[in-house]
Amino acid sequence: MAFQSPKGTFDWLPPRSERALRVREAVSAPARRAGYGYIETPTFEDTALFARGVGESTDIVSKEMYTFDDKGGRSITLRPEGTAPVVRAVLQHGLHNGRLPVKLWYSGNNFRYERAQRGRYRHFSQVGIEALGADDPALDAEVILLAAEGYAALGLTGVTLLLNTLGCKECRPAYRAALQGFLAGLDLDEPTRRRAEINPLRVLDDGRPELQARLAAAPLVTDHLCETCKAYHEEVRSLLSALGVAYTDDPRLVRGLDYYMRTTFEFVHDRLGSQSAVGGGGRYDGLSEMIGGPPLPGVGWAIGVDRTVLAMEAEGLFGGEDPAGGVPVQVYGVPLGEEARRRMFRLLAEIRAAGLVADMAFGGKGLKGAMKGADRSGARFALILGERDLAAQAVQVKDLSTAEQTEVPLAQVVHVLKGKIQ
RNA sequence: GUGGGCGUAGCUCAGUUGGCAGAGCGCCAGGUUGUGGUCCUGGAUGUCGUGGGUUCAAGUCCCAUCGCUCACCCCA
Repeated sequence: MAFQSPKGTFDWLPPRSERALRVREAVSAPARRAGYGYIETPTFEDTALFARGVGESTDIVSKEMYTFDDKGGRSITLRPEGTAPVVRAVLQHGLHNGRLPVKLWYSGNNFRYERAQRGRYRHFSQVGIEALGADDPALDAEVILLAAEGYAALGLTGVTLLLNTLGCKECRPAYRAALQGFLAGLDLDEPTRRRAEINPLRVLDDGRPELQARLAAAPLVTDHLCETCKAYHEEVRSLLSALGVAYTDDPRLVRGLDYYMRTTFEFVHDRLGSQSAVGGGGRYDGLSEMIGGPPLPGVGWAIGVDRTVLAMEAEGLFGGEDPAGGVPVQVYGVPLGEEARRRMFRLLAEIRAAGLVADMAFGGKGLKGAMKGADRSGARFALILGERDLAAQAVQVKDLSTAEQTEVPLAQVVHVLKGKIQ
């Protein structure tokens, strides 16, 4: 084998690739119905955008970015996440100077240099939404609702919404100090100690059970919120409850990106191997300023397309797909000889123009091989066209499920097929 | 970055104490030169991941390396 996909990457192949398309479609549909416009940003950005936006202390920036110098000597990074680029684009084009909030959705690939395992690869696709320019708990609730609707539309029942707030720049410093004080009393390993200094909140997110046990008595954000944050969070919670969106309060949910404040949430699924998150997001009111823009509040999420497919597979939500992938073929052409092949090619275009899904035998197979192709295509009808039929200006229409075959004039075949297939 | 498991046909995998490279499925051809599926008959396909070592002899043992995979960590 000459080449294979780069380490830690994979290919989506038919028919399974249809599942990824279906997830993208279902997860973006609610946002489109809620006034979110589509945005595409470059697959790569100035490295500094992520370094400053996502945060130097995060794992993403400190060890997982695909960074290189381009031929002009610029430091470029393949995007590891979608929010910072969207905020950059909004600021660059002044979208925040118009009607607020700016509501956008996107769909694309992200890249992180990680050790691959089930549900975690060096490239992964996300669908995401961002709403900028409004500091309103109803917007947080809307954003969360749109994700929940997407999962529900796919039939997922094993997705749990974890909800938390991280406070704001008023109340977080006091909490941070309290937490740091607590962590200083623990005997921590070196990397964790360093994290406790730079971003102590992220220590709470550590997955190791032995550490979690020692964190049992750690101070929680929810006990240190200022009145504004407390009221904001209560409003988000009550709006979600009013909508019937089920959630679990998780005061230790922090998430790995530094720009989050106030509302954070994560959608988790319990059958993804060692991964759990299928989507997540939160409010990032300081991000715009971190990357040199004006104060601009924002809230959004990203849903992992690949992991959502895995979750659906774990729940057995797929089946009955077209074996070749794509839309199931309804009519299959079997031409005999060169002249018939030309005529069949034209006929195929007419059939497709009439709204039917049609394919034909390519590659000069004999009749037997072409019929085999018809069978494997899954088509209900085969159209057999040879010298004799051409002379009679007719085509043989064979119902492959009953083996019943009738001769139909060429001029009427599209009409007849439409009638049979409706 | 750390640790475990695994690399044999297109796919799933056997391969015994080291002794001729295998099966099922799939694919191709024929049975049927204008008719698919089922059936019957035949056929093709291998850098045994790669490189080195031990040995009369290595898919099998040893070393290295690459890849896959699972887990840690982190997250989508």
